[in-house]
Amino acid sequence: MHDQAHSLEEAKTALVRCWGEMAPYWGISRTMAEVHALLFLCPEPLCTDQIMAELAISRGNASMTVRSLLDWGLVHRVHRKGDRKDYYVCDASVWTIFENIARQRKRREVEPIFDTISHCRDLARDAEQAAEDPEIREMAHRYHTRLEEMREFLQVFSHLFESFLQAGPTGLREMAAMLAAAQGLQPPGGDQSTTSSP
Amino acid sequence: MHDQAHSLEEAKTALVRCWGEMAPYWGISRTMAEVHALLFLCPEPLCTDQIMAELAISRGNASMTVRSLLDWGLVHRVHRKGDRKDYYVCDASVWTIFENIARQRKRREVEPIFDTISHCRDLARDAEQAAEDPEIREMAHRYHTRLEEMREFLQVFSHLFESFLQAGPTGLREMAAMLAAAQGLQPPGGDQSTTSSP
DNA sequence: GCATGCCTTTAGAACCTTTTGAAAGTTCGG
DNA sequence: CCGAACTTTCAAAAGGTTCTAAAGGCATGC
Repeated sequence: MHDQAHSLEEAKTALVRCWGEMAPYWGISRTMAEVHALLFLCPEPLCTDQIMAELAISRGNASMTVRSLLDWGLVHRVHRKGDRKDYYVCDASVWTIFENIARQRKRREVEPIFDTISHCRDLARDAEQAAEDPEIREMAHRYHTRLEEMREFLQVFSHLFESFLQAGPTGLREMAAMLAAAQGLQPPGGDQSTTSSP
Repeated sequence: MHDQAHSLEEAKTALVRCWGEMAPYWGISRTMAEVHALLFLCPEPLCTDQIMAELAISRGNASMTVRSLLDWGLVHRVHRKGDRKDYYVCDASVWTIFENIARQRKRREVEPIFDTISHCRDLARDAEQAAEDPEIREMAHRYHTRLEEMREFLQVFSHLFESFLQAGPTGLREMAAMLAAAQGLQPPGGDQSTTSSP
């Protein structure tokens, strides 16, 4: 009779585990991802004790993890009348989740690297202009070129990224369709689809 | 007299360090990133001993790391006549580097998660259709909806991603320009740029 | 005020990843 | 074949991160 309930439980467990395994790649801790997955599936807010029980983790860990998720803006606190416990919910919209993660990763990962590369490029450019020794000048030029290419690439990428986020979920779908269509028509040459490699 | 040489050295060190610090976020080890940065800047192939010396790492570490980079396709082996050492170069094209990393991350991170989510969604859908108990049915429906949304999002994202990679570096630049232009015109409402928050 | 329930902090334990140094393996010239 | 020059592998150690359990803090209700 409760086969379906069992299936759901299985689905939940699978998602939690999957999310957790992918977490390191996303720069967040496994437990954070697991709590997030749990809250993503549970329709109603969960309290600390429920999270502890479901994931078999300690109170301290649950507390720290939930705090991180709050900091990321991926989870919100909910109060219930006549109950002193704090309850937590996850934003149900996939887009909102994505936007949050994407913006923060951009800020934490892309921007610092961009600044450093710009700085390095400036050093190379200055060295190139000031150099008297032709050998040093040549090397400085090479550094300058490579770093400038990389900087420009990141810049373009960044702009593209920003366009996405501003487009919203519907815009994203439209974009995907548009680009797919454009790509079907674009290549004026011969080899567009039959690019068979040996 | 060698101030410029010093500046270059500084630029190299800064980039190596920056690359290395960002590495964990990118799912590769710090040393791998450092070796890659080093090879990216050095115009000519480097051998194991040079890498060891520049980064102050052990031979074993250098060997393993270079192998990983070869596996990722980010670095190539080069032989020199009359020299039995192996030398290594990094691809100079920023685009090629990006394409390599992007494809592999997609394969390793996005695709497994996509499959798992699809599987979870199927479980939820089946449970929804088979459920007799209305309460279970409702819960199954919720699971189904959320998982389907997530799956669809990943699908769109994946296609978009594929479009990018196929567009190549020039295409990417064009795309960025196009989207920026489209966004400048798009909003039919009033509040597009002056979105001031309290 | 005091007791209770809940959240947060913290020091140490457990765990996992990375690095090392040395030994084994491979390839080449003589 | 032998010895030299390199590369690869592997077990042990170092290092870093995450988790737990226990103590501390803060608000609430009696």
